[in-house]
Amino acid sequence: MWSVCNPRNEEELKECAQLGKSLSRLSQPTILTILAASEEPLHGYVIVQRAAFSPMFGGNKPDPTGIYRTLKAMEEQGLLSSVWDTPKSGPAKRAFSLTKAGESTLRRWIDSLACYQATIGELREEASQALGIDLPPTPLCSAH
Amino acid sequence: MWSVCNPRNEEELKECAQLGKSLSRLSQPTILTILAASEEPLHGYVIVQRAAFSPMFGGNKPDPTGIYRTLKAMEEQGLLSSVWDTPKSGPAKRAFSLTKAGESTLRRWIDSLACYQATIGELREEASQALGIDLPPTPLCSAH
DNA sequence: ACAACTAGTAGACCTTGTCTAGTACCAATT
DNA sequence: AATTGGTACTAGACAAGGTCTACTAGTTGT
Repeated sequence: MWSVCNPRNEEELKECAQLGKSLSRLSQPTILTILAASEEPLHGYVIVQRAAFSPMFGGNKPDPTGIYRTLKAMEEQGLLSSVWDTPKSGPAKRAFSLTKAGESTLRRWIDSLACYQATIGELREEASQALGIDLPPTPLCSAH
Repeated sequence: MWSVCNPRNEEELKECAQLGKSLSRLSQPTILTILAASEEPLHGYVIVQRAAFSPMFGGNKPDPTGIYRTLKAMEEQGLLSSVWDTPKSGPAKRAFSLTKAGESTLRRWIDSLACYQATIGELREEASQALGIDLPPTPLCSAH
């Protein structure tokens, strides 16, 4: 589960859950960002580990199954390319790297994320207005 | 389809789609906001119509099936209550209104949305950094 | 020998949103 | 009188994305 709020206790988690859990569909840009930030190709396993420390996951390791599935889909879409790394010792592993298409997709994601931010901001404003609340200027978000 | 980007032409839509389409899981707060903003109970049909003009949908009417399903689920969770309105003439319709629980859930959503915003902002920053791009200060979002 | 870590796969499941389609009733047009 | 279009809601199937359990298989450290 995406723990955007980075809840510290069960109670908080439950609250978050009731709110609709959290964002989805952002593992793609997360993966693209991780790969873009890396000098060399990365194994799926490493991507999972680094993803845990991306803004999307508050230190919680995401489910590997989902990430591997996403990686596969992204490769099929041409955003990533991979090579099998079969060392003499150790298990076979796949090393992923960004393609040109992946890089330009990430570039577009940056604008898209700005849109998402704006949209969420507007929704937040409307919600506050509807409740007759002054928009809390300081987001009460412990994690950030 | 959530059209956060409010794309004006097929081309733009396609680009958006490649980016992962758009946010999900935000129909709950959208519905809560619409009901909170209304003086009187609203019919599902009207909620669908108003949702079209919420930030989440760029004027595009959302799929009614999904909204009705969400309304039902929210009622089961105690966030909404509804009464059947069976006028002498015209079809039976269900009128929804916020419960206390729904109101306080919306109140918590406001903080949660702030978290989402912050998270997306951080992801956007990291993506820009990874690509060695200066963060475009003006989000290129036509709709906003 | 055992546990823990690295690396990946398989299959079922749930939620959320989409698509097609249908019912039923009303008002206004043709 | 028949058709169109709007109101109001329902049903069923589907797909994408994320979750959960569980498994293989090699490596490293105790």
